[in-house]
This record gives sequence, C-alpha cells and structure tokens, in this order.
Amino acid sequence: MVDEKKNATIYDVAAAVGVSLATVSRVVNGSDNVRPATRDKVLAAIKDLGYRPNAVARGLASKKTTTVGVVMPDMTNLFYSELTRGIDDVANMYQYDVLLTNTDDDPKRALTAVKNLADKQIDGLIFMGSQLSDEVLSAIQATGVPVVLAGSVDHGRVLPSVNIDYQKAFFEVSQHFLKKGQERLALVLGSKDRAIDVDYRRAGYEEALQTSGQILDESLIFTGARSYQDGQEMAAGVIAAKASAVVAYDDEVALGVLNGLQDRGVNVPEEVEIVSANNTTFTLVARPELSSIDQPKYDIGAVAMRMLTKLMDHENLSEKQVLLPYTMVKRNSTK
Amino acid sequence: MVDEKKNATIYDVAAAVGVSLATVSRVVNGSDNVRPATRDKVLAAIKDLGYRPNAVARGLASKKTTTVGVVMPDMTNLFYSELTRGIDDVANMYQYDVLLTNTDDDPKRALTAVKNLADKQIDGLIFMGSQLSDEVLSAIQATGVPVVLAGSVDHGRVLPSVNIDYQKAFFEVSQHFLKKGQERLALVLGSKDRAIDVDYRRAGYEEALQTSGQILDESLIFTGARSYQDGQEMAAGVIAAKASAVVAYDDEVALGVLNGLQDRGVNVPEEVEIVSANNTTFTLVARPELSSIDQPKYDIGAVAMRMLTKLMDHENLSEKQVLLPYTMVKRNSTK
DNA sequence: TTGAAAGCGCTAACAC
DNA sequence: GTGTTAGCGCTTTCAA
Repeated sequence: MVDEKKNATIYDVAAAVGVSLATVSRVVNGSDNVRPATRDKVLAAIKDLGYRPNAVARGLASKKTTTVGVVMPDMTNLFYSELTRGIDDVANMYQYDVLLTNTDDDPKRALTAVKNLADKQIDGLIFMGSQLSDEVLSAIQATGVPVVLAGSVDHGRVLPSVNIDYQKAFFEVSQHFLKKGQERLALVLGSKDRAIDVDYRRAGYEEALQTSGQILDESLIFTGARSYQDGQEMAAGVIAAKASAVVAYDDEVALGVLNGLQDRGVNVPEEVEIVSANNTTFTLVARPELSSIDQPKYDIGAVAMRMLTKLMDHENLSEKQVLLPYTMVKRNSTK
Repeated sequence: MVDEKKNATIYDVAAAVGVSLATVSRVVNGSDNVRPATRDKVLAAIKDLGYRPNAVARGLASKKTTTVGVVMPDMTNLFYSELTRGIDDVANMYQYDVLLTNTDDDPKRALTAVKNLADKQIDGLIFMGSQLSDEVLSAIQATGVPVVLAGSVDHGRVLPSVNIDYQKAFFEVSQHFLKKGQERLALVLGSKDRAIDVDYRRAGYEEALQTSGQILDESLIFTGARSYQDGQEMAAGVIAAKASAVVAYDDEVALGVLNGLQDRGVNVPEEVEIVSANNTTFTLVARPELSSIDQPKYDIGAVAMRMLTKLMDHENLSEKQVLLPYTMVKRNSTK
C-alpha cells in the first residue's frame, strides 16, 4: 500500500512506526545499532510514506552536503567537457552531486564562483583553467575545503593536481620534428604568460631546440589563439613565418591552422606538418586527420575526482602531483 | 581593519553590533525596515568579520535553495553543451547555481537524477534529452518544482518547452531538395521511436514527400546513429540505398556520413548532397563545409532558463511552448 | 524600527 | 537497541 503523502518528514516516519527520530535516522544512515525487526518496520514505513531525506536539512545538521563544486573555463570546449565528464561520472559513483560553473577562464569570474560555491557549503572543489590567480588561490584556500586541479597547474604547485607531463610531451613532439630536420618549427599556445603555457609547453619546446642546437626564433611562437577561427587566421602568420611544421596546444585551433593553410593553397603534410595536443573528435574529422598527443582527458577528470573523494574522507594522497601517461597518435597531418 | 575570523555566523555579526539576529538578517536580505544608521553598522561588521551567509541554513529556513537542477544527455555533445551554456549564463544572471547531471539519454539515469535533485531541494529543473519517459515525467511532476524542457518535447506536450519548429525545418529542407528534383532523399535520425524524431523530424520529411507526390521508401530512412563513427559507417548504407541527398539530425553524424562518403570515393555535393541540423563548429571544419539548419542553441537554453525563473517567481508564462526562429545556412555540401 | 522565539528537517552526542 | 535533547545557521511571524 503506497500511500505517499507528499513530503513526509522523518517525524512522520517515526510517528507511523512508533519509534523516535533517532531510530529512523539510524536506519536511514545504515547504522547497525538497530534491531532487525525495528529496521524492517521503519523501512516499510519509509516506503509506504515515500519518505526521502531532505538533503538540505541533512547538510545543515551534519555539515556535509555531498556536493562538490566544479569550476571550469567553458563547457562548450571539448577538452574541458571531457574532463568534466570524467569528474561527473566518478562523483556520481561516490554519491556526490556537482555544482558546475563556467568562468571563461576569467579570474574575476573564477573568484566569484569559488566564493559562491563556498557559500553553498560544498565538500570539495575541482578547479580547471589555464590560469589560477593568486587571488583565486587564496579564496580557494580560505574555503577550507579540499581542492584538486584538473588539467591545470599553479605556479607554486601547492595544490594537488592531475595532468600529463606537458613539458615532456612538448619536448618529445618538438624533438621528433627537429630530428627529422625541420628547421622552422612553430609553436602555437593559448597565452604567453600562463603557467601551463610558459612553464610547461613552451619549456618543452625550448628544451628540444637547445638539445638539437637550434636558436629560439620568437617569430615562430604564436599565442592568443582560442578558437577554430583564430587558428584559421593564424595560418597566414604561419605562412609568413615560413614555418615548416607546427605544434599546437588545442585541437580546434590546430584544425583552424590546418584548414587555413589548405585554403591558402599550402599542402599538409607535404609543405607544412601539424601536430595537435588534445586528440578530441576534431582530430578525426580533419582532412588530413591530425596527428596528436593523446591526453587521457576523461581519466584526468576521473582521477582528480577520485583524489578529491579521498581528501574529503581525510585519507592521505600517495602522490599530490599526478602525471598520467600520454601517447602520440600518428595520423596524416605529419609525414 | 579586516579582521576576518573564519566562518562568522549571523550571531557573531549581531553580537558585534549589539543588535538581534533579525536585524542582521534584514540588512542581509535588503529589507527596508532598518534604520540607515543601524544598517551601516551592521554592514560594517559584516565586512569586518568577513561574514557570508550559509546558503544551506538559509535554504532550510526559507525553503529556497537558489539552485536549479539541469538534466542533460551528455556534456561532451556540442549541441547540449551549448544549450547548457545558455542555461548557465542566465542562471548566473539571476543568481542561481546549477546542479548538473549527465544521463546519456538513459531514462533510468534520468529518473535517478530527478529524484536525487529533488532531494537536494532544487527550486526548478531544466530537462534535456531526446526522450522523456512516463516514469521520468511523473517523477518530475512529483517533485512539485517548476520545469522547462530545452531542445526536447514530451509526447503529450504538458510541460513548458523551448525548441525550434523541427517539423517545419525538416519539411523545408526536404522540400528544397525534392523541388530541385532529388528523387532519393535520405533521412538520418537518432532513433526510430522518440517524439522528437518521429513526431517532428520524420513528420516534416514525410510531409515534404507527400507534397511533392513521392512515395516513402523506408530504405532511405536511417536511424540509430549517435556519433561521428556511426555516421562514417552509415555512409556505406547511404551508398547502398543509392541516396542522392541526405538530411541528418546531428552535426557529428552528418560529418561522419560526409567523410565516410568521400573516403569511399563519392563526391559531395556533386553525387550526394548533405544538410545537417545543428550548425555547431563541426559544420565549419568539414571539407566541404556542411550546409545546415541553424538552431539558436545558446538561446534555446537561455530562454528556457529565463522561463524557469519566471515560473519560480510564480509569474505566468505568456507562452508555454516556445518555438524560436531558425535559419538555413548554405555552404558547400549542397549545390 | 527592532527583538524574541519558534521553527526548517535532520544529525549526533549522551543517556537509559 | 532506543529515546532525549541539543543544536546546525538562518528566516519569519508576532509583539513591542
């Protein structure tokens, strides 16, 4: 007999069975200190009344909301949405809900987002973005909740994070080209000053240059491209710089460069080779298909979320800065 | 002097100023029944103590969480992530936070998601997905909170929704081809039984067929393609069916068909013309670029969220079933 | 204009 | 095992 009054409370259940709140609370929370017979009666009443615990009240009383905040640049960017997909799946697995905020990679919006999320009493936070301003960093620390960075790094490396070894990956790709005799290797980055671009990607590129005894030519470094269109326009600059190979940090941008080059009559890979870095679907739809570094995007998010659950459970992390393996996928945009 | 004890409560503020909780609550909530001098003192103390209201406590007391639930199939699908971007931006504008859940378009997961969101006492819900099972529908109604469908329809059309006129759009595209003399027009859908596919897209296609006196040929209707890969494989079927034009419901799928066709030596648009329907970046990166119906994706989300805010404020909706305008974008995948 | 007091629905000692 | 009793931090009558 499903009676299902709407919004039954724990009081209703207690009254129906003739026990106290505490007992109902115990069975709801799976405490073992309840006589089986009592438990069954309570369970029956719960089902009968359609009782579902009010998470808000629970959150107030227990100081746990089973909700995590996720701060990300832009969910329409495939790289970030795949990371977030990994986060979301693991969060669900551990019974957490996700409060999502887009920041467009703007530190001001990130700051508001973090504070706002803190007001909602989140149990933990995942932060993504190509930059983490000091202000945002201290706001995060002020919340007092555990945090994990996913696909992001802070200059000081004080926060736990999950990434691939960007420096090594960019070193390898660059070196690969240099060894094959490329003398005009261009590098396309999102910014000229952010940690992930400067400390890692560019550092790897420069290291390769040094290893092979080449001189850094600033005219071969392109920054500020964020979208497919940006990449397409940048192709003109790539041609002007007489680049013979391009390493790009983002798939949409790389695809823009590829199409921009071809639309201007440049053959890929014959005249210019291109390698991208995220290996999203965009690399597959390109013609020729784009060679790419393959980051385990979903896994970066999933691992980050898993680490966060440990932190929220006050467990120790065996490693604070996790680097996941990456691979190189050879397709037809390179010889 | 910013003192900033951590986690000051409303009590701390009241004590610091020497007023009651009620007064602090009034100034925090912008009630006008506070003497300016008092208000200023309270404000100063709030700033001084770094006081920020605990949203959970507030939610319990006021029965409003300023949080909306968003249920979507998959955030890595550009169509849905752009809708959600519109939702998120408007939600922020109205000071709501977004609890996001991916369902993979699975009714079972949608059901759990809705119930779970209800437990968190959301103030409203936006639902996206190509299907809305009866079970999910009644779970939604059982929550008692306002709902708006975005880019989705329910068979009964009982819920408010925001869409484009899919039937008309598919009618127009189909008729365009038929008028040009195409006799083998293929239709690619996501499913063979869901409302949005059957009642709208396919209905528009069939209507066009009738208008031009053509007989429906089931072998020209393809269903079940969800991804780029699916589309690529489907290309073989398109060739086998001797289709001379294709209308596809999704960009990634359309791009898969396009590349699958070309990889098999079929020229587009000379031998087969293709039109897609979502006009995401995927249509631009294609070679040739894909002609497409252009749905105002961001706006669909934004308008849906705006409608939801009205519903949450107990305002009336002038229109329950909103149809936003669409356009046709001609590119080089059609003659 | 301000304060007192009663909840909101639940958890968590602490008794029994 | 089970009940009692305080809260959690805030909003909201109702009085004053």
